[in-house]
Order: sequence, then structure tokens, then C-alpha cells
Amino acid sequence: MYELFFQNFNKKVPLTTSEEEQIKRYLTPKKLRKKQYLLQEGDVCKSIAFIEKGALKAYSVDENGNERIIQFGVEGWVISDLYSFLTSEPATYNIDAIEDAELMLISKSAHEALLQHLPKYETFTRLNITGAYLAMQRRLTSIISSSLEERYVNFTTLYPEIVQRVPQHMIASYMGLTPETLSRVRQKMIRK
Amino acid sequence: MYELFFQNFNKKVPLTTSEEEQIKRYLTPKKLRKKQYLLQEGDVCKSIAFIEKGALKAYSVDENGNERIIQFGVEGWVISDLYSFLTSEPATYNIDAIEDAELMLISKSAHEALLQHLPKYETFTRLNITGAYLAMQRRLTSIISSSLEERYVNFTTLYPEIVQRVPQHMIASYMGLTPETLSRVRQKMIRK
DNA sequence: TTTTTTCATTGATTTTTATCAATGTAATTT
DNA sequence: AAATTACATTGATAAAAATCAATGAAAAAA
Repeated sequence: MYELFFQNFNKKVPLTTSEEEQIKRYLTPKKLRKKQYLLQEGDVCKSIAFIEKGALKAYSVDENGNERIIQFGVEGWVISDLYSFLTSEPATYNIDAIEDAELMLISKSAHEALLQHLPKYETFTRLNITGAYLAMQRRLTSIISSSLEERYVNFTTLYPEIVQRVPQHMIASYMGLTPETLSRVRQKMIRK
Repeated sequence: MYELFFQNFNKKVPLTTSEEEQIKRYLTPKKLRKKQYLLQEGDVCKSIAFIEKGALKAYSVDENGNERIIQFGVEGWVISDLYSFLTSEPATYNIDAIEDAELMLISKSAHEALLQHLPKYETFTRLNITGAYLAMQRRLTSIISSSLEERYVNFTTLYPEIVQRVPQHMIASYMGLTPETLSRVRQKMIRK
């Protein structure tokens, strides 16, 4: 149940068994069915979710009811509305399950307690956020300086498992495109 | 000379005078003239720069010699190619001074030593990267889900000092637009 | 000061992408 | 099993943004 979380943690910051036990007491497992919300716009984000299994998406909904996907998450990733989590302001987007999912939740109080008492947890957090920052930097650079085709190839090589598991129109949304446009980009690529 | 850096640090993590002295030994001041490079594509990024004074930009250059601006930095901000800094791989972009600038550099060895020996520095680093992550998240969300006009208004309200100090075509580049398009967006706004 | 260079704007045109509409298929629900 | 819904594709058209070209003003360099 906790396997992936600690595998991940140990890869970044090696832990003793007793440290693992200590951290376990702060984790809350949670299962989500497909389409079930982890977080709804307007609610305060009460926890960070580490994904043990399944796939989730973070997204906002525009005036016309269209979803704009901000972030995907699969096994081994962390998902949350970090701004809402840190400030306790209402979330500006939704998070739900694309597939049935199993999560390890870290509540705000757990997060703060771990930061206070376990320096390795702060290091883990720092490395996680650094990784997330670098990933987002790549995504942003790709958006402002590459063609659609390059961006799509980029995405598929970086996240092949997501391409397999997630419907195309969600990837289009993630890229800031309409589904029609992405479909045409793909057609052009196939012809080559 | 170190005022802004420590003002910033203390706002995030309060320091004792002796801790300040300790940290000072790891900092290297540096001045840059306008147009001078802090980092050139292909070189390894050897330090993180805290900006005491002036303005800088991080950018890549495409096949046609056009600059794509990835990031601006002014007083109180940090600028670097974090990926290159952390991995010691060649930088994929350039950083130079838009205005004469004064920086506080933290070398890789200084960074690592401070992380090891001063927990408050790790906290400072964590908070910095978290702030940068949230700022980039805002920027990304704005790009994939807002109109050009909204994005420009967004930028001007968020970073009015940059609008004052930096030529428009650089802001266009930062937004992933041509200067002509930004000029037209502005015209439309003025007419209202 | 004079000369260059940088910069912002505007117009005409082309290219790119979104929108609207329709279709067939696959997946899900009843 | 039948009906409904979700999904990807394609075509026609509209809207948005890029490109090419020219101009004048401001800033920087000579």
C-alpha cells in the first residue's frame, strides 16, 4: 500500500525503518473511483496526494463548461492545488480521477509536523517541488517556442504512459488546443 | 550591498546576526553592465544569482536569431538556469543584463555547503522554489486558458515594474507573441 | 551634433488555429 | 441487446496571429 511512496522517498532521501514508521503515522490512504473528485473548485485543498495507483487530472471549467486541463498525475506523482493547500484559500480548480485510483494523503497538519520534526521530509519536499518546477519549466518553454507538432512529439516522448491511458481530447486541452486541432496535427505526422 | 538579500531571507526565515555572517562568507557579489552575460548557452551554470539591483533576462535564441524570453528578473528575484546548475549539464539558454545590475552569487559548492550545515538555508531554498513554482503555474494557466488581452492585463497588474523598465518587444517574446501582435492587443485595449 | 540603431506602430497578406457541423465507431449505461 | 454517450475524425468557414514591409520617433553611439 505504501510501497511506491517510500520507494520514491528513499530514492530521494534514504530513510531508516523507524523513520518510515514515523512517517506512516502521518499518511492517510484513500481510494477514488473513476470520475470521483479529490478536490472541487471553491473548496480548500486540505491535502497533498501521492498517487500509488491510477490516473488523475487537475482542471478548471470555463464559461462554456469546457475543461482546461492543468496537470495530469499517474503512479509516483504528486497532485494537489498547492496554492490553495499553502494559503488555505479556495481552490481555483478541480481534481478528479480519470481511472480508479489509490492515494496517500498528507494533510496540512501532517505536512507541517513532518517539516518541523523530520529534516529529511523537508529535503524530500524541496526535491519534489524542484522536480515539479523543472518539469513545468520544460512545458512552458515548449509552449512558447515550439510548433504544435514539436510540442506533441515532446509530450508523447516525455509521457508515453499518459498518451496510452488518457483520451486525446484531454491531451489537447492540456496543450491548450481544441481536439480538432490536435487530431489534425496527428494526421499530418502520420502522413510523413 | 547585501541588504536586499538578507531582507528577503529574514522575511522568509528569520536569522541571527551570526547566521547572517556565516552566510555572507558564501556569497560572491558581482556587477554586470547592460548587455553583459551572466550565463551563455552551452556553458554550465555555476551559480544562482540573487538580484540586488537592475534587471536581467533569461532567453534562448532560435534558428533565425530571434530571442525567446523565458524569464525576467529584477530586484529581489533569483535568476539562473536551475536545471544546468543542478545537473552540471550545459545551459540551454542565456542570461544577460537588461540594465546594469548588482548580484549576489551562490556557487554550487556554497549552495551545497549551506544546505548541509544550515537547516534554515534549506527552508529558504524550499520557500523560494515553491514561490517560483506557483508563479510559473500562474503563467502557464494564463497561457493555456486566457485571451491575449487577459494575459497582457494579467502581466501588467502582476509585474507593473517590468512593464515600466523593459521594452515591449521583450514582453511580447515572454508572452510567446510577435511584437506586432502585442502592439495590436494594446491598441484594442486603449480604444475601450 | 549627426548618424545609427532600437523600438513601436500600422497596413496588407498569409498562415495557423478555432469554431461549427456532421459522421462513424467504440464504450458505457440501461 | 438496445440505446445513449463519449470520442476521434473530416470538411467548410471564421477568427486569430504571424509574416512581410514600411514609417516615424526615440535612444544610443559616433
